[in-house]
Amino acid sequence: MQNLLHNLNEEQLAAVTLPAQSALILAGAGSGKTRVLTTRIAWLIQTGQVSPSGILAVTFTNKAAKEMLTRLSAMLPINTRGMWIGTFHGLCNRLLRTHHRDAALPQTFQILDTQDQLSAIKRLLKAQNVDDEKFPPKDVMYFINGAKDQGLRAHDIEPYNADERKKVELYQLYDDQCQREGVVDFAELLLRTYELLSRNQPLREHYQQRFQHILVDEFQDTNDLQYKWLKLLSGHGGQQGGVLFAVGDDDQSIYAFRGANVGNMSAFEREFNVKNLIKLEQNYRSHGHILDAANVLIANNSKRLGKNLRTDAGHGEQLRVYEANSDLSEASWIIEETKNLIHDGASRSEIAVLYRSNAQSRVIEHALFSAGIPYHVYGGLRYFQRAEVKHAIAYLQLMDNPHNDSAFLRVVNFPARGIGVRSIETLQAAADQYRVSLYAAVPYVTGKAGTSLAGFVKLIEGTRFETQQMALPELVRIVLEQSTLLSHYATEKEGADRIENLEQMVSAATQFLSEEGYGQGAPAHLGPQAQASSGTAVVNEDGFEILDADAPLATVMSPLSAFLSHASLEAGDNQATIGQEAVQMMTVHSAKGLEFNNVFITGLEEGLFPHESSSREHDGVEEERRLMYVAITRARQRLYLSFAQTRMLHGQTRYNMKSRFFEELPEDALKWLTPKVQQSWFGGRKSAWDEAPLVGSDNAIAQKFAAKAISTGGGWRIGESVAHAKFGEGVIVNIEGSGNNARAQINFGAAGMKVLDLSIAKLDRI
DNA sequence: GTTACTTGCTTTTTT
DNA sequence: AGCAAGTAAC
Repeated sequence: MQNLLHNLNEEQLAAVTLPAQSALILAGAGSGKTRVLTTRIAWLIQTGQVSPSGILAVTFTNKAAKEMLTRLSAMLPINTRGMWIGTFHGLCNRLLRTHHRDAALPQTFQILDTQDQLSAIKRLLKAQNVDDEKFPPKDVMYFINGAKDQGLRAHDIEPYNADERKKVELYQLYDDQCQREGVVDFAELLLRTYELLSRNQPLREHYQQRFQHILVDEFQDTNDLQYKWLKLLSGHGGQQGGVLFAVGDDDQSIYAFRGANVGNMSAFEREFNVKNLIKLEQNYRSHGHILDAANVLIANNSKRLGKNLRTDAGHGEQLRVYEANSDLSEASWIIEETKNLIHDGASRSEIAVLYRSNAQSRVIEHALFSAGIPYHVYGGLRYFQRAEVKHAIAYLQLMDNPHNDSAFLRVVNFPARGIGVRSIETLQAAADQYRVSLYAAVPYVTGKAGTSLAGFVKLIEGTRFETQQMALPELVRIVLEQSTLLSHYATEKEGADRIENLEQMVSAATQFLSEEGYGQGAPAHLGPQAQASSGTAVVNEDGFEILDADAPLATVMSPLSAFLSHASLEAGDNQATIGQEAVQMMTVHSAKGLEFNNVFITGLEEGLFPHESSSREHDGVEEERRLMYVAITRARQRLYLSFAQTRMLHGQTRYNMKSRFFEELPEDALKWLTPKVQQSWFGGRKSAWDEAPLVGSDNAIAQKFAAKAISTGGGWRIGESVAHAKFGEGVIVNIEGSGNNARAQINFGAAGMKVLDLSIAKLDRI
């Protein structure tokens, strides 16, 4: 016990040992948030206030859940495997498998990832003859997910115009389609569970009684539905239910774009009448200047619960600011500094290069590669998202549930077996007519198409029969062979990597079995009924028998179903990890939760960071500022900030002003490596081209541009404001050509972007 | 049915 | 620029 609470500071100790009442912990960056959360759980168990089964701990990512489990098993001598610690989606999956009948789902329901969902929607739009110009599949998907994230079904939405009415209609049809196919998307996992528990009183009461303590990580990232879900389970408004312990940081809320609602924090405080609000403001990560910068910057946001980080560490070094002429010279500067850091003994994995958007990584990657510095880029394609792996998964899905039309369509003609668009159309028509799945409609198709389709069905049936008694890894191997995926890729010239990935699936299956506590030899298809005795049957006072979703997943899911869930819910690691110690490259978003001794924040330019699209959204800039706050607080010792005057983006050269965030940082925390200039394109000092010589080593590009800009007829310059008789006022965005051929691209705001011939167009300077 | 070319898109990401 | 997806030609 003493051990457990040892080394906690006053605030942390207070949070860990709070009485059993709803509590909100405002945990700043680097303040020991995960530590508090896990110690709280350990303390509750160790003091006998609750048994491990009375705990429900929810996170957003698998990584966070794993981290919590690892730390917990280090603190307590208990088996954490049976504990309810997981992601919202993972926990819902567990509940729905157990209570699939009450939730009106087939036991083998499958989970659509985002890709699958989009293709399901495309299929629906086609079937409904919907103009996908007017209703782009992505928009329809956002609409549906947005509604689900708020806990709304199609019939809950009052459409305010014809377009929305159509979307609502499509939402309903989409849900029908999923139900027919026995599939659920990510948002559906949560919504379905929410509905299950709110409609089924005995079930709800059972879980409300069971979970005496509910702990939520990253509470600022919860969406409306997740908050409702938590309210329901904690029995908010009723006399029974658990205690909600929420940990979060409103300053690190960076997921509003996907439905997260920071407002849930104050709503929670109000609705749960929270008396225990504890702020963890002691930072154990960063040096003083870094923390000052973060504090001063975030103070510019208006909607805050209020929190200021402090540290006992000294000021440390100032933040180093570099202005580059171009994205290329920014990259070469990063290389130089990285080399210096490594030379001075820094470990490569303690150097992180952050950027706002993935498109920015390429130039830096290229530079690192040329310099021979090992690096690792986060955020690439994940293992289970690779095309060949998805194909194999689709075959496995058909083993378990042949009525999954998405899976069927993905592989019915892959590898090619002579089943083309025509055959599929015929099949689709039959399926519509008899209102069955594509698979079930195959017997209705006659002729040549019917023969090839029947051949495919035979392949699936045959493989299913053959693998009946096999263990999962073996089944995977047989499916890879029977599907002819392996032989197909063997004939492709670039197929070697793909084959390797496919073969890796067999070991992934083996590993999965041992991690999830399945017997290695258990038949992959074994139904849960065979093992039902190991589950906990509960009869409550009303005489309802409840199978608690308590026991290992093996009780409620066959190894195959479980493996497929795993593939959807945990897409696997980002690309093969480079063995060597490598420089870490990632977006600011994916850096959340990580920390490094040395951090570069690159591309600090208006339009990039803050991103231009943010100015259009409500509180968009505030979210960008929080993003910057997250970025700054990743650094322990040294922080570099950089921006470039010229940048190639999407095949166009862009000229950005330096980020407004520089003006919001405390001056004495900054050390300008290049002279600080009051740079401004619109008024104030003239453009940077006018200043020669330019700073830095690589100013050739800039000078070229400068020369070009001046040589163009009339001396028009990029960034200059102009007036046109017809289009009104605008800004020159780009100039191409020279002399009589010079043309300018001008942004006229409301009148749009125009390209005008400078020798013809009548423009006035403003 | 397959292949080669054109078009369009491009913020952030997890499940 | 670079990539995915859709379309036209083989």
